[in-house]
Amino acid sequence: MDDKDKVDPISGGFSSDPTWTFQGDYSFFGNDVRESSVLSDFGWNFQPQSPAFDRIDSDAVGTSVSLPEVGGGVVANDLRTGSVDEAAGDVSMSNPLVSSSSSEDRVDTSTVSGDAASGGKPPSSERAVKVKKKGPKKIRQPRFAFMTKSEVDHLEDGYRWRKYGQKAVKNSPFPRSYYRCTNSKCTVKKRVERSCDDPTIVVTTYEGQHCHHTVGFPRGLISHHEASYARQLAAPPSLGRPPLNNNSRPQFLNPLINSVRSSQSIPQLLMISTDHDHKSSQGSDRVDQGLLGDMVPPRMRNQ
DNA sequence: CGACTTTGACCTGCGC
DNA sequence: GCGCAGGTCAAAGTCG
Repeated sequence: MDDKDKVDPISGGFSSDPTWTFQGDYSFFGNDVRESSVLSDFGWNFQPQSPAFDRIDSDAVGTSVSLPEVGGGVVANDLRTGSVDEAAGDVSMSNPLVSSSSSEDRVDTSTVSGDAASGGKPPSSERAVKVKKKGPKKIRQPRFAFMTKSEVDHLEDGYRWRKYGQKAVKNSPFPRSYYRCTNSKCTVKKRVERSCDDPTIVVTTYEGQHCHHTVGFPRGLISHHEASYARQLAAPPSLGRPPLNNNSRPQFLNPLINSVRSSQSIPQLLMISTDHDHKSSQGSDRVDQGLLGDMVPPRMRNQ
């Protein structure tokens, strides 16, 4: 596909902002580039026939992103596999409008004391006598990742984060940091690590969606970029997706948008990717890829 | 003193 | 069942 067809992922091609660079393939599935190009840019596609898709889309008003399939052979990610537990028969979304389970709910709350942020882990004094309960299978919230070229590990995104862990990553000289939103009612987490291939690239993975406003940015200030983006994330009705209403926007993009707004040294967005089926990604090279391997298909990384 | 970071220990899932 | 690696907890330390 020609480079001229590449579209700014935020503005849909209506901005000349040079700081946005999306690297990847582009395959459009709609005639109206303005309405569909972003979805295509990210390899997202719709599968209206999927019950899981219908459920997520209809329940999580204004929150769901398309469920990525191998559209145009670009990104083979799938939010469903990260958020749907077949055994439990539930769909996990953290939208405050939606009653849902979450990754924090993976432990049977009827048997565990402690706050939600503890993940149900008992106090250390109780660990030794902990009786292992067979709860429902772990449910992971929808995740998305983006790569930015930045000297700063932890990009300001308008939310406040508390670091709760750091781990060395196998085959990577750079540690992975774990952050949790400081809002006690918010279960959003993010992981940050540098690419071992290119240390200048920061890979940030968000899990869940904020149930509150940003700290630094009044909610009402929606730029034309976001408005444009929101329009683009609304699928053509012909594909079975209800359009986003005027007041909704893709919340999963807020951190990214805010990051760009607030960063003094503007990071360069390299790529966005949504969650995908881990089972399908556990190839032999997965171990070497860290968050990249977790979230970003190898094909796109080499763009 | 509260908020936040650091860091070792522990828990859990998965592959072999 | 075992070992490994990722993820999380929580006490201790740091900072404003």
